[in-house]
Amino acid sequence: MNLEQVSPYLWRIPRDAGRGMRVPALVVADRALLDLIRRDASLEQLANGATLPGIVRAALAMPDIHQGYGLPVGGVVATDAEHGVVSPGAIGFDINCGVRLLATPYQATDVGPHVRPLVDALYAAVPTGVGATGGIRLEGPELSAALEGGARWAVERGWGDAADLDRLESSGCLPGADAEAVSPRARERGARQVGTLGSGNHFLEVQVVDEVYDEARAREFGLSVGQVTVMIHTGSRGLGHQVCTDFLALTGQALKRYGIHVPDRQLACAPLDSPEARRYLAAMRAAANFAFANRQLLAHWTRDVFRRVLGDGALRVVWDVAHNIAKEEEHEVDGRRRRLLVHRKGATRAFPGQPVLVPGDMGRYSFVLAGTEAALRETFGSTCHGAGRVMSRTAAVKAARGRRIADELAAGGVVARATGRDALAEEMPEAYKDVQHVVDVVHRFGISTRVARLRPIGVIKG
DNA sequence: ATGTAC
Repeated sequence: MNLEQVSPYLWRIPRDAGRGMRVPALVVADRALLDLIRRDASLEQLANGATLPGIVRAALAMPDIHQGYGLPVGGVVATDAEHGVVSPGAIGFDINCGVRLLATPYQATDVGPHVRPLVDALYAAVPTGVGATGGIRLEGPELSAALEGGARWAVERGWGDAADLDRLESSGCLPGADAEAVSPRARERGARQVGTLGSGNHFLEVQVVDEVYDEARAREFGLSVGQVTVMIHTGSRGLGHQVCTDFLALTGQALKRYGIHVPDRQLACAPLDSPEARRYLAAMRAAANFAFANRQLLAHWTRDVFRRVLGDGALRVVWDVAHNIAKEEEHEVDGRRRRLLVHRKGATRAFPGQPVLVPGDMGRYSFVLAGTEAALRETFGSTCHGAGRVMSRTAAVKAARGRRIADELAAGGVVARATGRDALAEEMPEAYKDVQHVVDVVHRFGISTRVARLRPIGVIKG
């Protein structure tokens, strides 16, 4: 792939009309990360993203980019809200996979002796693993209410406080969701999965703030060194997966009808003024709300567990972000305000001052950042979402053979429990890039700034 | 990510 260096942290794939690119592609990275990025097909996938009709300015990649389905994970594609398209593959299977951070009133020294009981109680309270059910069963109209109400639906039924909603991206409810657009099959898959963690990179972690980079911002977010936090990483489970599957098929069939050519069927899309696009967006928003409700329930049960194990201290929501979503937003492009549909697939919204939550791996760190004006100029108000893998799941399992990852984590001060036989091996720290490196790049490039670093002490996985 | 093959 032909790459030009634009600045120390920005690289360009020039527009190539021969391969159908309508705009160039831009990659935020340093040389070392770029070497890792070039090992998979993510840059070809990014160039494919630049062919989407109505794409504005450039197809963008964050430094944690890696190969995905259609568009790479870590990709940001903005299309014109009137003349552009929506592409389910540019959002991902796990619609509104995202992260919520809770701040506790406890210090590491308060929690230290209680980490094992805390992790055991969290593991008992939160259903984990692929296919996990047993949160709450939602029938007919009640499931529809959750799909259209998101976190607000959960709060109205007593799972959390109204004040939580002020601390969630989009207040935990995307308008324009329509439960009728979600297929019966997707509903069936979701009916018993609200209030479950799932598997893969999803986790619930007890952490300690081990470094603060920006005192003023940390204080504003309610974070200080030594404080215990809880991070919840999960999404829309089988329901969102089925919504993506359904609409990949539908948009795939519609390509010919609308005269759209994409270089990869996995980038199937539909014009924003088409019935297919309207229906997908209504279903995507419903799946996103399901994920917001899911994180609200897990936060509520986390509070129950902390109350039982540690006492009455209140757990406050710091923030909740979506990592896989498309949002209609207004941005300035070439000096003109334009309404765009911003697809973020493994990327975090980073509007000025907004908290950004970046999970790393379970042995090292996660980060809290703040969004910036530079992000609005450079990346449609977006930044990275995580570390990104360096090892495939199978490679990680192979590398972990004969080792006891739980013991290794314990030796590093992390109590871990997981459901799947290979869950800890697949997710072991060395299977991931160093999130600190990724965060350094977005900080130096300026699209978000470091606020605090969080070190895990307890983790539950699927 | 995912009832890891409807």
